[in-house]
Amino acid sequence: MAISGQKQGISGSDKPVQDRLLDAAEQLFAENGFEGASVRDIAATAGCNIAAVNYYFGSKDKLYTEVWRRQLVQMRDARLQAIEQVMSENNGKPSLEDLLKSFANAFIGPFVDESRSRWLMRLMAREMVDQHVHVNVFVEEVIKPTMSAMGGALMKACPGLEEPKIPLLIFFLAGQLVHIVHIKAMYEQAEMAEMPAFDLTDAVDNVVKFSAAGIRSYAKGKTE
Amino acid sequence: MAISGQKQGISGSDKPVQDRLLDAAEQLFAENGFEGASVRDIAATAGCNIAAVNYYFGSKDKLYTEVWRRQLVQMRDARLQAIEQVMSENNGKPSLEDLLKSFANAFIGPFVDESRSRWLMRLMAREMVDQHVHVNVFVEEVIKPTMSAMGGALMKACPGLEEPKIPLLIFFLAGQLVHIVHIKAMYEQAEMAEMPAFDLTDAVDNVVKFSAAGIRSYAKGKTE
DNA sequence: GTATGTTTTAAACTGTCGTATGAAACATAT
DNA sequence: ATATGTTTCATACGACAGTTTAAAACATAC
Repeated sequence: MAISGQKQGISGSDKPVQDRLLDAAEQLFAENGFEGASVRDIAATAGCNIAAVNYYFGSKDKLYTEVWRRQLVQMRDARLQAIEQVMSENNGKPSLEDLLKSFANAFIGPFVDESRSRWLMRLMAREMVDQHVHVNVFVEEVIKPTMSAMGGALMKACPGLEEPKIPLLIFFLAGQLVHIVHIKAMYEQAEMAEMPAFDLTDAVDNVVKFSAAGIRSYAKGKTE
Repeated sequence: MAISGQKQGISGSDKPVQDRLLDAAEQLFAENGFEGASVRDIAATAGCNIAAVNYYFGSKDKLYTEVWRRQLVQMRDARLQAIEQVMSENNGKPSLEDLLKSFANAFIGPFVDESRSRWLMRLMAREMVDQHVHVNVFVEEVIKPTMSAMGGALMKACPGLEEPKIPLLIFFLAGQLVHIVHIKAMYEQAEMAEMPAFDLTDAVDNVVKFSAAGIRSYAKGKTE
């Protein structure tokens, strides 16, 4: 028997077929959606036969789910690590701005670098709507852990916060971040004569400033 | 020749075929996405023959575009009217909270009532990603007018605002509103044992409070 | 009535989709 | 070499998509 060949070379071209399929699928699902990305295209992009998808993953649906599982744990870990780091760097009590900035950058990170995760946003937005993966996976794997960690950090960074409001406040923050990524994508696709170029870094800074003020308005002892 | 029959009765069942097709398409596109809604289903729901879609609209794509045109003008008008009304009701200088609340309700309005526009959010979210309609239509027909009107109103309601930041501030507001609609949809689909029910009205109130504080932090003369 | 233009219909056409199959190619162990 | 298990391959299958077509049904004008 051949448990797993693993000849795994240096470049990305001779990775195992499963990985090549996952990479290709991630890109094509994001570019064209679930229905829009055909198994034939995916296999061609991965440089293997059509049947490989069913051979290794059983079906197109299962492949899609697997693509998502990779993304989810990656997103969650990036966020959790960012929170953990800014907390430890500031002896457990960072400024509200530092915490927000760190979280925002971790949140947006996957969407900015051109190399491989440029598709992720579209993949996410599609999934938000198409719901091939059950929502509970998303909630359990990403939202809950993020909420928990960020909520705790917020309490430290901004004492006196009305605790029951915290989830909502994080939703507001996340909503702004998701939106500016959308807006940026829109700017890039539209032929904008008048509207100025959209600077993501600057936008993130302003989200931080904006949200810090918003969050502080929910703190009882408003003196910092 | 028969320019247009227009036998148009009372109920919704004997409307012209074009309208029936648009109604059916709006619902099915929203429910199942562009690829997910077949011309056969649309025609069946509209109660007419398959060929009617191509006969009246030329193609499935053109029908989809037409569905969107209806939605866009409706959304834009609702927002513009809400701004206009709150301005005139307060002699051209409403409180920041009143302005935000009015805008937020107009923004979210289409998503709350169960009757016919429950699908709109999904339709929107899909389009944000699928981009069948050219972005420019969206920008020109909705974003620009809304930005212009809301920006002017904000200047009145919150004197001393840093003018170049205003578009960004409106984006932040819109981002929060879009997000809480998404979250609510998620809550409804997930089997949430722990998380509490999501109250949209309450969430909107908090968006207003949160954003008012955020916006005021961008005003130079911070005294109201 | 006939003639003319419009709308509706059922059926067919063309293409692509996800999946299944069985043989070939390959690797490993005896 | 032979045998065994794994992976790749070309190809076929049935289903369903959007669109087209040509005839039927209908309305209106002369």
